[in-house]
Amino acid sequence: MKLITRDTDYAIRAICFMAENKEEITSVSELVEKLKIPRQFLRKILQALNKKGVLTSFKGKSGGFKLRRKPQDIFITDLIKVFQGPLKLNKCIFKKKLCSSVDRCILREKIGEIEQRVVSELGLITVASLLNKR
Amino acid sequence: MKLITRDTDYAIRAICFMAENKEEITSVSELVEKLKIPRQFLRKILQALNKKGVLTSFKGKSGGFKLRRKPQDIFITDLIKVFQGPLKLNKCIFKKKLCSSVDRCILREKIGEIEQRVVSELGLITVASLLNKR
DNA sequence: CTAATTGATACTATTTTAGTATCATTTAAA
DNA sequence: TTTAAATGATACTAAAATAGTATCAATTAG
Ligand code: FES
Ligand code: FES
Repeated sequence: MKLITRDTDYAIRAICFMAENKEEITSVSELVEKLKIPRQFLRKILQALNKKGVLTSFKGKSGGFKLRRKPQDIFITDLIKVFQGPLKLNKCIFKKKLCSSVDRCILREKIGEIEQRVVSELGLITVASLLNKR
Repeated sequence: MKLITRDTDYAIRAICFMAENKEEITSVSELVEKLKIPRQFLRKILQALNKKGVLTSFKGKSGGFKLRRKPQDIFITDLIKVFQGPLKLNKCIFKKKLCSSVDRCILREKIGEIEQRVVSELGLITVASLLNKR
C-alpha cells in the first residue's frame, strides 16, 4: 500500500534539489547526474509538472526547468495529485450492493474519515518543510 | 491508492454474510450464489483465511467454513494483513539517500505519523461494527 | 550552423492484482 | 460401498498499474 509512487518520489527529489540549488534554471542533465534518476523517466515527470503548472520550462540550449512557485507554496499533495490522481482511499468498495441494506455503509464512512485525516495531515507538508531541517 | 484490495473486500463480504446468516457452516456454493463472487477466487480467499486462523474449514460433503472467532473479535485490519501484508504506508521512499543530509527525513516522519493514525482508526473497526447498524 | 536542450508521443518491461483450472482428498448420505 | 459435494493444494493465465525507454521534432544560445 503505497502512499507515494516512484514518479511522485522522483518529482519530490527533483523539486527539492531545484529549491536548494538556487540557480535559476536546472536542466535534466544536471538532475540526472546529481540524483541518479533515469533520464527519460525524469523528463516525462518534469514535462508533466510543467503542464500542471508546478514548473516552468525553457527550451533550447541552456534551457531547463525552474520552480514556478516558492517552496513553501508547493504542497506534497499537489505532487501526489499530478501523478496519482485525486487523493482518495475511498472508492465505494462494495458498490453499494452489500454492506448496507440501509443506505449507508459503516466501513465506507470510516474510510472516508480516515481519508480526511490523511489528506489534512499530508496537506500540511510543503517542499519548504522538507528542506528546513537540513 | 487503495486501502483495501479486491480480495480483502471479498473476504469482508463473505465474513459478514457468515456472521449474519447464523448457520454454523457455510459452503462456497452458497456464498457464490448469494454474493456473486467468482468461485475459484473466493475459494482461494477462504482457504487463506482458514490458514490464518480466521475461519475453520470442514471437508467433505456438506462441508464448508465457519468463523473461528466472534464478529466483534475479527478486525478489518486482520483481514487487510492476510491479503495485503503488514499495514505500512512508509517504506523509506528515499532510501535514506537524499531527503536528509542530517539523518532524519521529515517526509518519512510525517508519513509515519499518518500511518499511525490510519492504523489506529482502522484498528477500531470489527466485523461486528459493520453489521450493527443494519 | 550546430549542439544542447525541451515537447510530444509511442512503445516496452516489470510488478501487482485479479481470476481460472485441475487434480487430490475427505466425508455425508443414498 | 459407491458417489456426489465439498475443501486442500498448486500451478497457471489475464488484466491493470507502475516503471522505464526510444525517437523524432522544435527551439535557441553561442
Ligand atoms: S463501501 Fe459502498 S456501500 Fe459500503
Ligand atoms: S524517506 Fe527515507 S530518508 Fe527520507
